Amino acid sequence: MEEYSEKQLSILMVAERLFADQGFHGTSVRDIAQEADVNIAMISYYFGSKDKLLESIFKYRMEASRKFINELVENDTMEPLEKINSLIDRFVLKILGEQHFQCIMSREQLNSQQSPVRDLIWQLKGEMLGILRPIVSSAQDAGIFYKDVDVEMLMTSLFGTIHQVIPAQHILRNSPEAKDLNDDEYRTYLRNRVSTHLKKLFKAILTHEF
Amino acid sequence: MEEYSEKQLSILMVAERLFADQGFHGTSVRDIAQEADVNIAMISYYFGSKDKLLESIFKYRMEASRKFINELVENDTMEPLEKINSLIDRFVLKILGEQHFQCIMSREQLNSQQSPVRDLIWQLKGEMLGILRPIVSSAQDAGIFYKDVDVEMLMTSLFGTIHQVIPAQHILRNSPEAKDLNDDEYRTYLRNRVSTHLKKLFKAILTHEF
DNA sequence: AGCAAAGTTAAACAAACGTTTAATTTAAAC
DNA sequence: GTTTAAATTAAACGTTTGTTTAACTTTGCT
Repeated sequence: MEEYSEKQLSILMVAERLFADQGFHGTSVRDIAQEADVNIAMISYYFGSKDKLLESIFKYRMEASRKFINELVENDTMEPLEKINSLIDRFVLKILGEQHFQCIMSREQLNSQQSPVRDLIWQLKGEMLGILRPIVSSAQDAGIFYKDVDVEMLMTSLFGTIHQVIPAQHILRNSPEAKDLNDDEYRTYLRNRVSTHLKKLFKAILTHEF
Repeated sequence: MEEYSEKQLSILMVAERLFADQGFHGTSVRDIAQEADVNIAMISYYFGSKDKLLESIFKYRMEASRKFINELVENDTMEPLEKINSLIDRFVLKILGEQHFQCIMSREQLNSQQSPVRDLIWQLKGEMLGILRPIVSSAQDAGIFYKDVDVEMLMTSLFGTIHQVIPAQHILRNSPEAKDLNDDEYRTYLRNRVSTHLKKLFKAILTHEF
């Protein structure tokens, strides 16, 4: 995997933020060059093209995501519900920590025509499902979890909820409970609120008797 | 509210589809004109500009959405959980029935700079919350629903799950259970699967004792 | 028929787009 | 110090963008 110089990283990060805020086609390479304080030509020089720049962002973040997923649950002494809770905590922490990239992912997965970027997204979701499913099924077999639960849909709710929280933050920020918090406090407040909700959701549907 | 001629409606629907598939900035007015089989100038002539065209799509769909929301639960003889289930059923039916528009909404709500379009989105979500919250609180007061549930986050999960299902369809379509269905059968299969999951989710978290 | 408004068209518009060029500066190697 | 490659720049490239123009056709009304 390639390593990036400080200048290249600066371009990547600026591009990530602008793509997240205004969309890929809504951001010009001139915008990126200006905010990153580099010459326009440097973008093509380093990354080849605007499309390849987006791909580079994905490769950069996806490598970390894949590593993250594979480290998600290695502790086998935990109870199934503890595993789920730990998974949710770390998942929320991760996604809310890279909101710009997640924003781009949300956008890109909506594109109808398939692209290398879209393939990467679904591949990652598949790997995530590969982590969650065995935890649930083994607990189901042991009679700890409720049998009749749609694991794929449950993971859809997991992704969907967090991805829905990201654009909702501008609203939540002004709610009476969060108004007086500073930025750092707000981040922990939000993280905790989302985590708590998701853990309840998972515990309820996984252990509830219908 | 304005009424549209057949030709204007054709432009609106084509634009909606293309904006959903390729994004607003990813779609040119020439693309729209060509697919709708009209002259490029007609778009400016009818709608003023490309931006106003997007706004027109939103006004067109949002009017229907607002009416839909206000009709969501009028039957007061239903049990709280029945109300919720009815709400979920109709909500899923509605959203999966206008996927192109929902796709655009998903995209637009991610934009950082505020716009008339973004304001409309959050206004609608607020109205939706205004329907859901009293149902839950009154049932909580009656001791039917579990007290300690975050209604806003629950609605976030509702929106998030369905919005996450939309781009996931290309994948789900090829799953072993759905592969042999025709398009109509698949639609009902999907609608049912999402509805069932969400009803379970809501029932579990609303009535579960922690 | 005659007239005014609405509808429709091909062509042109300037601006912005992503990318490339060619010249110049910086850095590294011998 | 000379040489070679990498980095950096301003300018220009050809497209494509959204929008407008001006001429033309159709429609509806009296």
